[in-house]
Amino acid sequence: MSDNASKNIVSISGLKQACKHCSLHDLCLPMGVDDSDLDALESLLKPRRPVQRNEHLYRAGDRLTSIYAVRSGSVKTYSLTNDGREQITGFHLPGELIGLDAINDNTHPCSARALETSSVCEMPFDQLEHLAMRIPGLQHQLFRIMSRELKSDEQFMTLLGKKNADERLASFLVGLSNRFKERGYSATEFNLSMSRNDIANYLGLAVETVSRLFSRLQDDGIMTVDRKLIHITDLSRLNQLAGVSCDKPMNRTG
Amino acid sequence: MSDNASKNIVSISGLKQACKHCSLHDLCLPMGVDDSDLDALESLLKPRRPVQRNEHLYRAGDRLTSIYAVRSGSVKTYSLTNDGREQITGFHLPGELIGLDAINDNTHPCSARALETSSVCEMPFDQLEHLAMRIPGLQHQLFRIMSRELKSDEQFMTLLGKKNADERLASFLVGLSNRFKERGYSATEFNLSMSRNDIANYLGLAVETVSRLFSRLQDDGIMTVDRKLIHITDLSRLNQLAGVSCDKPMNRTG
DNA sequence: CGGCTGCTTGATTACGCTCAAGATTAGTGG
DNA sequence: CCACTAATCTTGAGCGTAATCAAGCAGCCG
Repeated sequence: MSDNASKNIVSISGLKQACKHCSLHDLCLPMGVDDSDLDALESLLKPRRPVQRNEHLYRAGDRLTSIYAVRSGSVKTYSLTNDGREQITGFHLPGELIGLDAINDNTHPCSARALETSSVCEMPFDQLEHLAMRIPGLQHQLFRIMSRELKSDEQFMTLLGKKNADERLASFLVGLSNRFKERGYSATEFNLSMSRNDIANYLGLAVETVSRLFSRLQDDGIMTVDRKLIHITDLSRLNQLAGVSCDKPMNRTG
Repeated sequence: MSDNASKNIVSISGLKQACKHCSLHDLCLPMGVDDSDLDALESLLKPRRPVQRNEHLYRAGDRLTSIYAVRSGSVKTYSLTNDGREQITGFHLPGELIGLDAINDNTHPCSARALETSSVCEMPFDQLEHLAMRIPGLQHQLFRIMSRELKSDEQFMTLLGKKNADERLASFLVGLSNRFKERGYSATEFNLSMSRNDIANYLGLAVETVSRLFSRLQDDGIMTVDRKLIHITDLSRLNQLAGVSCDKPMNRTG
């Protein structure tokens, strides 16, 4: 098989990304980058890679080589406490970048593993940084994405520091709802790709508490819960319970 | 008074910064930037400005114009919960940058106010970003600083999500101790510039709890506390209590 | 079908919050 | 400089929320 032929296979199999035509364009790194510059960005992408459920993208302690954009599916990032327990630091949906916390000392402080079969775009960070020197829109977008993450981390601190269990779960669900909506999915009906355990871990609660809260939300007629499938029937009341969303800047209605 | 004369006054009064000779060089933005490029960085700095205790650098909702580096003193950043209570998102010591969370939508999500008489270096962000296009070391250092903040936010999530009251306060004090040490101050004797209330707020605890914990740390012979003055007499035991520091990557001894 | 993991529900406990009062410090003005 | 007030901090008592412990249930896969 010639080199050309093998290149074609990569192309035919659809593994070569085209940011230009990606539906996540406006949520992801290319946002704000001129179309004329997108070719350069695409050229540094490694062939897209399917990731199996529970497979790691990287582990805490690994050297930073690439950062990743989730393209489909979902990914959780987590670190370990000194006594060996897991602390989940985020759930990541399509269009979101992961690994940026590793730039500081070139080492991943967290592990990242897929919650379900997923697909990610891998970008070698040194090349990306190099390219950002040439493309103003790309540098700015990187700053923006990191800044947004800082902001949502701050909101999450408020969740953990000030909210009670009910408000935490409500905030979490409202946040997911908003993020699904942004991605063109239903804001009121969606599947949770993470376990109750993961949710509890993330929100700083016990599994039992989360389970009880789901039951109560259902009893109160705010949503129906069928295993992983959530159907929010009274989003405004959920919003009210949440106080304010944890993941997204909310319309100042509260 | 001629223009020249007024310029001299600025110079004479020492308000014009020289990153090159600043003792915070290695902790702050200039780190990793070539000496030859420092002039350009210095040239965009606004004249250094003293900030009085309780004075705001900016308020939540303000448009982003500049980011700030703390030069002396200390600054707290905070946002308001939807029911009007304050949530402190960070305490900032000399060499630390604040305002980076505003890049995303050009608006400060948090307010920043001085905890004591302080001094800050103000950098117009658009000019800084522009300069970062020309100076690779500057772009990289900005990425690094934001990345480091992401990482410490993640560690803080673990503090709020997994640690009990004792561990939170111990982690907080160990974190401060490490940061003072980095800045050339004593790691075991320092003044808290923030109130008990601020500490409690930041750590997601009640003031009364923090007060009781300080008393207990003293009773246990780990430190002496005289109002704001802390003297750590058994740092290793404090480290042990903390589990792991919240602000700094720790030596893997715990 | 059996074993396993994940989820739910109940009973009890405990950690930290709230309420309350007093003590110490800081700030202000005569 | 001291008196007065306000703010901050400390300590105690009681309570409430969510954790822990325990058991049973449901879904999943070999």
